Amino acid sequence: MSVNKVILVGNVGKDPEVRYFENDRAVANFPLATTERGFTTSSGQQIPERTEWHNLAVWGGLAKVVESYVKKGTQLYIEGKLRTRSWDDKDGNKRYTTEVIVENLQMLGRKSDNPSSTGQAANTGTSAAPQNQQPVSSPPQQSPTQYSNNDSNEGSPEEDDLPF
Amino acid sequence: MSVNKVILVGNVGKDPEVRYFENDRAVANFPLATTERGFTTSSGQQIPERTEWHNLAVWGGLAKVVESYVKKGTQLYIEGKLRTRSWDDKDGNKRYTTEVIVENLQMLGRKSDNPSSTGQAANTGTSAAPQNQQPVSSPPQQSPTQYSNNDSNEGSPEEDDLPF
Amino acid sequence: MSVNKVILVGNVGKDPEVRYFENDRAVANFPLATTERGFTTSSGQQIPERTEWHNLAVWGGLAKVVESYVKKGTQLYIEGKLRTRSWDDKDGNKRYTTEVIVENLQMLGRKSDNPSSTGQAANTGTSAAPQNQQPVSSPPQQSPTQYSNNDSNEGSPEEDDLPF
Amino acid sequence: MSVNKVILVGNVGKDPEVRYFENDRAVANFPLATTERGFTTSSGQQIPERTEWHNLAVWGGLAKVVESYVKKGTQLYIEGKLRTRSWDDKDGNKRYTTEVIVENLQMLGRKSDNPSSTGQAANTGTSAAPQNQQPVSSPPQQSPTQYSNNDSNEGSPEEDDLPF
DNA sequence: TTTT
DNA sequence: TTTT
Repeated sequence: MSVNKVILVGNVGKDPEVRYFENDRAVANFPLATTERGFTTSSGQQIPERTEWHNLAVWGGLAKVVESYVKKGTQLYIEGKLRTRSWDDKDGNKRYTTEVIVENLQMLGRKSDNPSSTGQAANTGTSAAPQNQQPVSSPPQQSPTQYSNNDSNEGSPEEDDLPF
Repeated sequence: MSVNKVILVGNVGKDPEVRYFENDRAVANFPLATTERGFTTSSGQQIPERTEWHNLAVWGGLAKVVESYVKKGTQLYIEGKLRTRSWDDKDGNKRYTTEVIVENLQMLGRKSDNPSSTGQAANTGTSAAPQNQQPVSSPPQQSPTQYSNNDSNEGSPEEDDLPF
Repeated sequence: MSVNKVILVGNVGKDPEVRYFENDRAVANFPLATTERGFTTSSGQQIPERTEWHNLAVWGGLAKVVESYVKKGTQLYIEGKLRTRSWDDKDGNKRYTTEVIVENLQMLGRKSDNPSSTGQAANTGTSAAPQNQQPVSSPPQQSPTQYSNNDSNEGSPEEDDLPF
Repeated sequence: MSVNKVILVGNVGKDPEVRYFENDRAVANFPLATTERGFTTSSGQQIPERTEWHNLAVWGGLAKVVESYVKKGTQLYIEGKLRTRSWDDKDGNKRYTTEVIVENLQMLGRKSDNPSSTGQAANTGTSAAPQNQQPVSSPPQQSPTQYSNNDSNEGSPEEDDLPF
């Protein structure tokens, strides 16, 4: 009945904060920046570049990957869903925060950018690609840059356990 | 350098509010609900269904389409980007609101669901479909269910003109 | 290191064919049509509407959902990945077929469009929606319109068991 | 009425071939590899890593960007749509080829990976990010790594002019 | 082969 | 505030 999907490619704004809860459950929180290029409208107006900051929350096993490999400046591809939480501020006002609950995460860039990597060169394959057809290839190995949360119980429910 | 993309399928929570500005520029604002099904975790915990509400903002020509065809209850597919705006509340606190700036919108459901439609019958093409291959077809016309904002100056810049 | 994602909203071209294998493993295959509207280029050229046909393959539990609820004409949202298979034709030429392996599927449209539905009424929640903010809602039950394959062993491996 | 969307992150398999047509219209064609990690099923079966090759076609201004900046090994994010073309082979059989018509393309990786770049460091921002809120930032510079085709007459129509 |  |  519904789809709630976010796809971001951007740079991590600061080192993730990772917190652990009962049952070894973890969350990593960090900001991710996406930047839209500036441009000139048809009417000649100059629109400057604009950076958007997204609050990411990464649960479970993925949080540990984040703890080990993601830091300020890292370029990431993430897939997730939107979640808005509410809380009461010191003045008794209802406040809202929108986060992206990350469900899939990829570290981008060449091997040499990922300290975690073995430094091996980027895969390009060597299979012949006859006349614009799709060869079915079989390649080498890969370093730890792809991760996914499919527990389906990530992110939401236990959030109520959290000291937000 | 960046990707900031949101894809939602959900139901409109109330009739859109459309506002017009100088130069016939328009915005439509309305809430869209997405609902995640409840489930039972592997440890037997019951997780209830959860509805997420998204604030949508639709600019330009798309806003007029929204004005004409979208209303409370309409099922929509939308594609857009995240935008967080800040403002100062009555207590002088900085407040943040996250919206989805809609760039592409599709009305879902059968014709009979869209009051706008003429209820006209359908179908075309008679090409054979041999062994799981993809024939290339060639068809007729279409009614108003697909719309896209590619002005590239939608949504952001003139936001500063707005009485938010 | 990689993302391979397809998102389609379209109509089912014919009733799915479902095949069962050992261990009660199932696949459903069917074509899905997406249609791009025709338009007129800036130079005045008329570009007609164009329909694209996609070969979908749905594995596992999702295949059974397809068997029960999806038929010719059904409007679907699907998420999946691209897969190109090769085979040798009668003339000894290598042939390629590209399919979309479905990982998530949603039936679109109102209840009345889904014969599977119980036609039951709806709605919940009474939370106020102050000034464009996102309330957090709390809900009931759901009918069979959302399904997902997260076995992670869907689609690919056992394909080798198949009589393609 | 329809959505036909592909999102890929992968590595370019060989240097793009760029062809020019009348009116300075260009296409770039090249293969992109995406790789799924291998895994072990719950029943203990070892599923090896698998690489999928996608045929990309990039039209118009984007093709020139590709010509200048994309080469074998480049890591790309692309967004596009599926297109299946048919042709008759030497034995008189109808053959089908599925391509991804690219509509948006991003070069990934650090500046230093993009020969086009000025070698400047990756942006991370320095704005404070109070209590998990979304600061509205104001950013630095950007190099030529984001490009989009929104002519809406890209890719399809003039394809008929082509010597495929 | 769908749907508009 | 939607929808199932």
